[in-house]
Amino acid sequence: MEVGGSQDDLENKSDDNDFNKNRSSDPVVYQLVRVEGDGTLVPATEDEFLQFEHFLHDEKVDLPSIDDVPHVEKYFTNDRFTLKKPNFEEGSSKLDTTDVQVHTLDADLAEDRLHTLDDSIGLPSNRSAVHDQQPDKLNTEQVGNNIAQQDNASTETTKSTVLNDLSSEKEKADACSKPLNDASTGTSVSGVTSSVPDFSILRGEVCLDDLTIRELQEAFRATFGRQTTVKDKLWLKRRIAMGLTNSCDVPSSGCVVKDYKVIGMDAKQEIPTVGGIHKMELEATLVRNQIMNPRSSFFYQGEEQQRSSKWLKRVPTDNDEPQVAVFTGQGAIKRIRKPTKRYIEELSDAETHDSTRRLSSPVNRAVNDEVLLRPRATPFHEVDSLNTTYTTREDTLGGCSIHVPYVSRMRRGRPRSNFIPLLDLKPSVECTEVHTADGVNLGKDGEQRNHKNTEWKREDTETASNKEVQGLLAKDFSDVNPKIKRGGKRKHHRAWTLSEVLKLVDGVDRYGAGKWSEIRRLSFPCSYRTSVDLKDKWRNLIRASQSQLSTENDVVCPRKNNPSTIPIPPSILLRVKELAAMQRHAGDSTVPIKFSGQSTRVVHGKVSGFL
DNA sequence: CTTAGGG
DNA sequence: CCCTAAG
Repeated sequence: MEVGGSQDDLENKSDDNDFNKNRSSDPVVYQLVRVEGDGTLVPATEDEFLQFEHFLHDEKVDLPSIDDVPHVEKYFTNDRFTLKKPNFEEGSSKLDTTDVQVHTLDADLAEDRLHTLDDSIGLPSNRSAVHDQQPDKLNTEQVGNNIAQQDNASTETTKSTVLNDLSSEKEKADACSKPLNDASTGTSVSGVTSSVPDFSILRGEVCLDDLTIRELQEAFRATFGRQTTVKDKLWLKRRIAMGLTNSCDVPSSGCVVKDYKVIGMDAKQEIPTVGGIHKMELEATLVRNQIMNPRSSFFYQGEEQQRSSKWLKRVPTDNDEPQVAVFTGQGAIKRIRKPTKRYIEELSDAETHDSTRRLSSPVNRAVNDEVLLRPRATPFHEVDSLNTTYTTREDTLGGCSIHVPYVSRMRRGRPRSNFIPLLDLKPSVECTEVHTADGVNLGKDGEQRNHKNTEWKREDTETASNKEVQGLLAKDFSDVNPKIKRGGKRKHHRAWTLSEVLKLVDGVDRYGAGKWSEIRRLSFPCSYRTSVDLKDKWRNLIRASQSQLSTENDVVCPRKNNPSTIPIPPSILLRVKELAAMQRHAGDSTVPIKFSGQSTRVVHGKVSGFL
C-alpha cells in the first residue's frame, strides 16, 4: 500500500470531496463532529448523529442537507490518525460546508457496514491474499475495500442487499473454510436463529480459523449470549477469543478453542501464558509489525476501542489520559486506551447546578459516576461565540490537539432518590483491557444484554434498527460502571454473560469459592462486578447446576425462555457442581491453585483438574 | 473492607 | 441485586 499517499490524498479530498479516487490508501476512521463557533470540535450529539445517520449508509449522497444543521461538519482521519484539520487555529472561521469531508463511522453501524461491504464487494483478486496478511494490514485492506465500494456504481447497495449476497458470496470467498472439527454438531449453523445459543460449537476442539462466518457467529453467540451479524471473520475470531480468554491479547487467527477455552494459538503454544495469553509472542509480533508497518501500531488497540468513538490519538500529550502503556520503554508500543466511563444521568438536577453542560446535547449531560476516579485532564473553560462558557478538555485528535467537551462525570447535588432510567444507552463495554504490572491482564467483555425496556438497550452492530442508533456519543459511554451511586436506586441489572461465568468458574477453580474479592481482583479487573456479585452469581450457579442437572429434560423452568438470561452450558454447570462439591469437601483446606495457566482449566468436559 | 446469607 | 450482620 502506498504509505506515502495519505497526506496528499488527504488534501485532495478536502478540496474536491472526492475521496473515491484515493481509496487505495486511505482507510479511515470516521467520526462525526460538530464545529463550534470557535473552531473547536466536539463530538456530535446523538441528535446530530441521527440527522446524519443516513450518510453512513450512503456516503455517495451529497451532503446538502448538512446545511440544515449548521455547524455540523464531517471530518475524517486517515488511518494514520491524522485529522484533516479545519482551521483549528483560526477558531473563528467556520469551515466551508461544501467541503464536507467525511464520514463518521465510529458507530457500530458503520462497522457493520464496513464488514458488510467488505463481504459484498468480494474483491476477488485481493480476497484470498487478505487472509494471509498481517492483521493490521488486513484491517487496512478492509477499510480500503470499503472505500473502494464507494465509487462503485452500486453505491445504493443497501445493507439488506448486501446481506443476501453474503450467504452465497461469502462461502465461496471464504478461503479459510475447512470442514469443521467433529465436535461441532451440524445444528450449529442452522440458518435459523434458534433461541438458544448453540454451545456445542465451542465445546469440542475447534480452530477458529476453520469456522465459517456463520459458525463464528454461532460461536460468538455461544460466547456472549447474543447474536451478531458481523461477517468479518477476523473480527469474530478475535471477539470470540477475547471473550473466552477474557483478554484483548488474542491473535487474530490461529486460536484453537476447546471446551470454551482457548487452548492454543497456533505456533504460540509453548510460550507461557498468563491467563491464556501469549504475551511475549504478541509483543514480538507487535514490534515486528511496528517496524514493518507503522500503521500497524494501532492494531492491538483492539477494534473495540477504535470503533468505540474515541478520538484516536496518535501523539500522546500531557493531557492524555494515563493510558495503560505496556512496554513503555519502547515508546508506547502498546497503548491501551483507558475506557471512558460515563453514565447517563437524569437531566433534572443537572440543570440547576450546571448550566455549562447544557451545551453539548442531552447526551453530554451524561455523567459518569466512575469519573471520580480520575479526571482525564484538568478541565478548563472555553468560551464560544455565544459567550457561553463550557468546559472542555484538550484532547488529541489525530495528532492535533483539540478541545472536546469535558464532562464532569461526577454526580452533583444530593443523591437522586427517584431515579428514572430515561436514556437508552448502549453500554458497549468492549474489551477494555488493562495491563497491570504483574501481568494480570484481563479484559472485561463487552457483552450485556437487554434488560427491561427501561434498562440498557442493547444495540449492537447487528441490530439494524437504525432508528435506535444511539449515536456516536453513545459509544463514548461505553464502559464499565453501570452502577448508580448512592441513592440511585439499584445497579443496572446486567445479565451475566457466558464469558463472565467462565471467568467466575475459573476464578473459583483457582482461588476457591469464598475468595470473592480475590477473584474479583484477579479475574474481573475493571469490571463492575463486585465480589458480592460474584458470590451471588456463584450461588445461583450452584443452584442452577443442582436443579438443571438433576431435572435435565424436565419441565422447563419458567425463566428458561427469558431472553435476557443466557443459558449456561451443561458442561459448565457440571463443572460448577464439581467445584461446589469440592469446595464443600475440601472445606477450608482449599488449595488455591495459582499459576494454573491453562492447565487446570482445560479439562475435558467433566473433571476439573482436581479430581 | 470482605463474607455469608436472607430478602 | 440489595441489605445487613459479623469478623
